Amino acid sequence: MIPVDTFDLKILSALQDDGRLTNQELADLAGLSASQCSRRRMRLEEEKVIAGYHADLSSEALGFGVIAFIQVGLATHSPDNSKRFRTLVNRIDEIQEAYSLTGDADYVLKAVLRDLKGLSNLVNDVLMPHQSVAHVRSSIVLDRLKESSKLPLKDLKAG
Amino acid sequence: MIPVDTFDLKILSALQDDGRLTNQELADLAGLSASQCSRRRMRLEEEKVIAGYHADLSSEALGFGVIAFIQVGLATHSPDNSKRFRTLVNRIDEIQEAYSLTGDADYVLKAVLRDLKGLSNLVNDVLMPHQSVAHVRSSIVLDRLKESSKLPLKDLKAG
DNA sequence: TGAGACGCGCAAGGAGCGTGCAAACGACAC
DNA sequence: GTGTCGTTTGCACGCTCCTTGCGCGTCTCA
Repeated sequence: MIPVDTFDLKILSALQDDGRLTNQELADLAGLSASQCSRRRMRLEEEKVIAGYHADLSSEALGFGVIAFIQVGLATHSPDNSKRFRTLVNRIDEIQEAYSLTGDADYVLKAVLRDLKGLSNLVNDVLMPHQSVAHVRSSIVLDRLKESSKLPLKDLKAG
Repeated sequence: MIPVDTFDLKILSALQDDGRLTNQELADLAGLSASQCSRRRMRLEEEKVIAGYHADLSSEALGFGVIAFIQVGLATHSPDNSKRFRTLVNRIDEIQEAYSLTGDADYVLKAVLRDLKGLSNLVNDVLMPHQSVAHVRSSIVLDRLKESSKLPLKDLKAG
């Protein structure tokens, strides 16, 4: 865990909201000079506290109409089989997130697709037939209440 | 759905990977001049195809050790009760994503927490006692295979 | 008390940004 | 074929923004 003070937290929080903030804008928000913000930002990038910057694209504007959560059970739990499944998941760009979980299913995937045909294709033609997979259950997202990847920095005390 | 050509797709794809790319770098990647990339980027921002830019922070480096998926069933399905629940969800920064789904549960939440105590607090002291909530089941993430919010732009034909 | 380390703001040189402008291109009508 | 209009492009220029060097103030510890 990397030491981070109140200034860093302000900078991180601001960049989480707007990743293209100017050093001067950052300076105004954090109560520092622009040069100092530049230096701190560079340090946070080098330490990989800031992992990267990404544009957030509108799925609606680009015609991705379906989001689905897919629960997957593996055929066997051998290391080889897990590895096969992970390779498969990595290859599929429609899968944005993939986790192994405690509880019923072995894995949960979150996928973004143009339409239900795309989901059907993913589930029935790609996942189901794969040798590593035993069963699949998908749930379609009806409504998005919230969708971000912001960390709750306010939970942090400056260290 | 907004018209987007091959140049736009290259720009969007590049900015999805690195949101702080320079117009000149964008120009090299897309095969255009820097000024033209600037103009196109501004257009895409105005049209809200680009919804924003965000720094991606390392949860490990910042000491967030627990990710959990929480399935929630509402007490009743009245509009009032849904609204109460949505307000609750919006207030809680630890909840990054929240969706209503087809299938068993009414809602799925994804939460990021410092430790299991934080999860226990969220589930037992915040969600469970809330009047809108009937039952809660949480699954802890054991492993992250993939975690991004990149759209599969290669699925798109330039229009 | 003094020396070293650290973090700060300022200033300057260089890089990047966006607007104006004229040329190139494509579509369409005649 | 040819003329016209609208769109898109690259280039140039003025302006903003970025980063690095420098000197100053503060804190720590011997």
